[in-house]
Amino acid sequence: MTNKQEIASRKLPMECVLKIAIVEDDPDFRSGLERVISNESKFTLSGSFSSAESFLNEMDSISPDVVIMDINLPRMSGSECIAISKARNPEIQYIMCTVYEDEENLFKCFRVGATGYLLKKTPPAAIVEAIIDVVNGGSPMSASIARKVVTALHTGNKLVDSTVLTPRENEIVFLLADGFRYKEIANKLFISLDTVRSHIRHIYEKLQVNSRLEAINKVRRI
Amino acid sequence: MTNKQEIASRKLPMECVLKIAIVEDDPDFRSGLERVISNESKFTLSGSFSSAESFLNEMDSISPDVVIMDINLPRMSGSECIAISKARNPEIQYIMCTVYEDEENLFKCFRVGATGYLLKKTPPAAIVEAIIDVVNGGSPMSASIARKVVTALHTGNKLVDSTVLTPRENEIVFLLADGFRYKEIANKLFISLDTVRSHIRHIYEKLQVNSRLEAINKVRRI
DNA sequence: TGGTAAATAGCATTTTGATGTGATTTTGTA
DNA sequence: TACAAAATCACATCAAAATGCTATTTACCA
Repeated sequence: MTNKQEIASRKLPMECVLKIAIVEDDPDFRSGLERVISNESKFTLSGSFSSAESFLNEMDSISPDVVIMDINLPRMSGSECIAISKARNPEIQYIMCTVYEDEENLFKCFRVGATGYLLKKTPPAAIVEAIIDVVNGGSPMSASIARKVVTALHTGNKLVDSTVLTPRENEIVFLLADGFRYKEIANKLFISLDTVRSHIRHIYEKLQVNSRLEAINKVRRI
Repeated sequence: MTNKQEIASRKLPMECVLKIAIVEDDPDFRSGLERVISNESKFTLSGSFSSAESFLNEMDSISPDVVIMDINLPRMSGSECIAISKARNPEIQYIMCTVYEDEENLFKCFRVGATGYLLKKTPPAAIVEAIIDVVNGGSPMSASIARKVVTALHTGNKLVDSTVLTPRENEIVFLLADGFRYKEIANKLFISLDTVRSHIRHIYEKLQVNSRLEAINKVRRI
């Protein structure tokens, strides 16, 4: 929760005009964001991009303090973009602004280093608050997002949707996630290598993936 | 972040007067909380306790909607209390209200099923907001708490020692963790397949592993 | 009782990954 | 300037994973 009083009491230093960048491919939404940022005297809009690549090209020269980032961008996704840019400059703070509420996107973004996560329905005033929150050491999240994060901490690192995979398949996914080879899994479960393959084939079909890592990422919450 | 507009738009049903309970051993702070709750027309103070045990004795009869819970209670801690009461009635929502900001307490509370986590310096108005946030599907947290949670999600995936791998190697590890094939990584980074292999070879040497999953598991905490 | 899902297994093929042994270019810095 | 580290690329090889097709035995259930 962004505790407004708390924020108000921690004033930003006078000299600090925050440099904000936007990465958003929808022209309407982007121009809306631009207006919100430009209207705030404590913000400077230092860049507005319609793709991850164009942001990555410019990020070193504009060096923004905070970036408002969409997830669904052409070619390279927002989370991939953060993964790359965070490695290059970990000082920059990223606030996701997206329609996606699913756990996969959510945790992927936080894993790669996003600090905030807002849904696109967030009103302008709250976006401004979120930016201030981030530079003051907070992590602004839409209410439902915060709940998902907390719920994940509660339910832990367990498999999602245990109805999708059979008990045996779940077992094998755990072993896959631990990095065991097919051969090792076969030995552990006292079944043949081909049976392991067969199970994994079914798992991939059900999860609509075609590699071990994709399967794990579908199934691992945090 | 508690998105105020969002909350305002999701009105509570008319018939819903929330039953609130307080578990707090400091008499001054408890009476302060009692006043805050009682002053709100949409809340009913259905119980105020100075120990976990007394709350556990009464919880079934008063069946509160939301409980404001201290951590540092005599004998039984707030987190232990939640662990017990959650098993008995998972419907009840718990908001921690404490001076503790350390990760151990923080994650323990969320693990046992607390939904919100406020610091004691939180002003009354924000406490009222937090209660409404919780029943509307949010997870109110003080700004610094939210940041700690998000940072844990992030550093859970961070390199054990960021000096070990070069920026480029870091980039590639992230992409490996996302499940991209070498070919895809090469395309994304505009380098050749053999260069990707070369980087991964170095990464494996540095991390002392010999598969993608081992490398990822070395690098991911949560 | 007939059908369906799960668990088991085999065989063949193609793709991807891991590893060895080189080399060149760039960049930062002692 | 010369050295070291980082980033780039090539070729080769073997191991492992992914995929396609097929088949048998349980076990449950409508």
